[in-house]
Amino acid sequence: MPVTIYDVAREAGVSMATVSRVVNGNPNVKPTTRKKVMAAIERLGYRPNAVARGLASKKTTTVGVIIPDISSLFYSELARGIEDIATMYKYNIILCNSDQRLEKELQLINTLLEKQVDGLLFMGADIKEDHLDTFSTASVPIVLAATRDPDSLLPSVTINHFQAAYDATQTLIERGHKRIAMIASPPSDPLAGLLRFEGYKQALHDAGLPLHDELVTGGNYFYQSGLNAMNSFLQLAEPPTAVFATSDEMAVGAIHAVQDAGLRVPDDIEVIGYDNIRLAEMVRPRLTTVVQPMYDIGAVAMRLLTKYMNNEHVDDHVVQLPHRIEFRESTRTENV
Amino acid sequence: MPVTIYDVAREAGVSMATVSRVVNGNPNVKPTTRKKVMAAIERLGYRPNAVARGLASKKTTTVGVIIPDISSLFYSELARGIEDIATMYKYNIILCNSDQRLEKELQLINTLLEKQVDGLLFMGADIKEDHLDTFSTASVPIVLAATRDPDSLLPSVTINHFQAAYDATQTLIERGHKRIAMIASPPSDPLAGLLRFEGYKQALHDAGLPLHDELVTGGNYFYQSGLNAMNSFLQLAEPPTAVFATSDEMAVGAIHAVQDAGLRVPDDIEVIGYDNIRLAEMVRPRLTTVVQPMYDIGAVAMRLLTKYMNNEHVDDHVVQLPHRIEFRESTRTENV
DNA sequence: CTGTTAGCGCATTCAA
DNA sequence: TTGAATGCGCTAACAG
Repeated sequence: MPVTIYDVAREAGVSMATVSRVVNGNPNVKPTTRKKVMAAIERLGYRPNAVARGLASKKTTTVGVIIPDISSLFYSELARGIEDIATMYKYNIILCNSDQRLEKELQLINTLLEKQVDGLLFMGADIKEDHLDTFSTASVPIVLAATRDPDSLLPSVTINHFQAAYDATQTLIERGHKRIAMIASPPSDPLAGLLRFEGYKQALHDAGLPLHDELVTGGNYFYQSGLNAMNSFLQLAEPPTAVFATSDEMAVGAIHAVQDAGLRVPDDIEVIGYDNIRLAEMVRPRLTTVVQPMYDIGAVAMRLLTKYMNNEHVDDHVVQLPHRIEFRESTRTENV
Repeated sequence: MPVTIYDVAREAGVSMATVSRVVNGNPNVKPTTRKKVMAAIERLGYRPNAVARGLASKKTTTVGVIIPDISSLFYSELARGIEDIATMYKYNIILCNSDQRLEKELQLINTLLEKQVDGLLFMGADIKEDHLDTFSTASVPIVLAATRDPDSLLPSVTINHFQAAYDATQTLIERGHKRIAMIASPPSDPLAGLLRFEGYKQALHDAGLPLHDELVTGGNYFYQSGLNAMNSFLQLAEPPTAVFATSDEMAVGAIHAVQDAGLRVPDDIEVIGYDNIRLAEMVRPRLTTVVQPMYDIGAVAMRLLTKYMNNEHVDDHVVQLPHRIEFRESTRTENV
C-alpha cells in the first residue's frame, strides 16, 4: 500500500535511480528532472523507507545508547547532551535502560548490534571482561560516557574524579576542619567511586590529617542513603564538622539529617556535594558542590562517536573534561 | 565480512530457510537439525541482521517516542515507564526530544515514520491540527501520553486534571483558607493547564469563595518561576495564606520564597504541589502534592500501544488514571 | 520436516 | 545526465 520509489519513478516518468538521486541530494541531476521528481514525490506523499535504505547502504543513522536509568537526575541530563549532538549530526538514538545489571547490559549490546546501529554509547559504572568481550564482537565504534574501562582501551569521556574529590576535601580542610566525613560511593562503582575515595584520602594525608574509619560510610547515590549516613555520623561520640558526599542527592539528604537534628548547615556542619544536578539549587541552603558537567560529558561522548563513525581523526581517545567547585550556601564564605 | 544466514546454512549443511526457522523459534524443525544449526550459529558467531529482517517482515520491533525534554524530572520518569513496558514486549524505543517546538515535532514524526517504527508514542502539551494531519499519514498506531488532542480522537493516557486541581484546591479550602493563590501553567499548555485552572476556579466557586485575579499567576513549571510567583504574592497588600502550584518544582520554589522571607511553611502559608516527582520528598518541609502517576502513565500508554500494534481489542481509547493527594508536611495535619 | 523461490525498498555500480 | 541491473540479508509462501 505505501508508495515506493518505483511509484515515484513511474509518476515522474524517470527511473528509480534518478529518484534515488534526488532524494539523496546527488548533484548529478538536471534541474528540470529534479523538479519533476520533487513534484511527483509531493503528489504521492512519498516517504523514503529508511529500513530498505539501511539494508542497501549498510548505514542506519542510528546509534545505540545504554544507560543505567533514564529517570535518574544524573543520567537524564547526560542523555540530553547525547541526544542533542546526535540530532545535530542527523543520528537518532535507541535508548535502553540497563539498571547496571551485567546480564541485561550484555544482552542490550547484542540487541543493538543486531539492529545495525552505526555506533554505541555505553554508560554504567563497572566495565568487566564480559563487556570487553562483547564489545570486541562489534564492527562499529563504541564510546564510554561517564565511565572508563580499567585499562582505558576504549574511548571514554569522564572527569578526573580523583582530583575532583581531592579538591572538594581540600576545600573543607582549608576551612579548618579536622573531622571531615565522607559519604562514599557504593562498591558497585569500583572505578569512579574508588577514585573519589582515593582523592579524599590523599587530601587528608597531604594535610597531615588522620583518616578516621568511622567517618567514611558507603551510600548508594540516593537521597535516603545520604540522610541515613549523616544520621549515623551524628550519633558518633565526636561527630564530623564537615561532610563530603559523592552525589548531590546524598549531600542534600545529609543536610536534612543535620537540620532534622536541630543543627544548622553550614554553621554547625558544612556540606559539599558532587555532580551539580539541578537539585543543588532547589534546597535551602543551596548546595556547594563539585560540578560534573553531565550535559557536556554526553555531548562530547556523542561527538567523539560521530568522529569514529565518520573515520575522522581523533587525537586522544580518553578525554577528561574539566571540573570545578560551585560555591553556594552549604559551605561558609570565610574560613573558620 | 559479517556472517550471514547463508554462511550458517552452509556450515550446518541445511538451507537458509531452516536456519531462519530455528532463529525464529519455529517449532517445525527436527531437534537434531536444530542442534546442528545452533552449533553452527555458535561456531560462526552469527548475529541476525534486524534491518534485513525488518525489510522482509515489515516489522522493526521498534517504537518511536517523542518527548519534550528527557532531562525533565517529570518526563524522564514517564520515559522509564515507557521503556520498561516496551522491553517487556520486546520492543526498543527511539527517543527524540522535541522541546515542544511544533516544527521539530512534525519533523520527528516524519523521521520516525521513515524509520518504519511499529508505533508512535507522543508527549507534548499542545496537539494542533498540524499534528493530526501528520499523524493521519501514518499507517502505524499512535498513542498520546500525558496529553490529549482536543477532540479525543487519538488514544491517550492522562489523569483527570480538572478533578485533581479541584481536589487540591478543596483540600486548602477545607483548612479554612479564604485567600488561596494559584501558580498556574503556562499558556503553552492550553489543555492540561487550562483544566487545572478550571478545577481551581470551580472549587472556589463551589465553596462560595471569590476568585481574586491578583492571586493567580502563570509559571513555566520550573523552580524559579514558582519562587518568583510567590515573591510577588508576598508583596501583595493581602498575601495568600495558601498556595496551589501546578508543578512540584514551582511549589518548592514557592516554599523557599516563603522561607526566604522569614515566614514558615505550613504555619504561615500552606503549599500544595502537583506531580509528586521525587523532589517532593527531598525538601523541608516535605511537599504535600497531587500524585500524578508518571511512571504508570508511560507504562499504560506503552501497553496500550502494544495492543494496537498487535491488533488486540481495546475497550476504551481514552484512559484516565486515578490521582490522589499525598499529604506531607507542607500542609498542616489539622484544619485551622 | 525441509528446500526453493520471490520479493521487501532502496543504493550503487556500470553502461550508455 | 540517465537507466538497467544487481544485491543488501532476511521472511514467507509454496512445493515436496
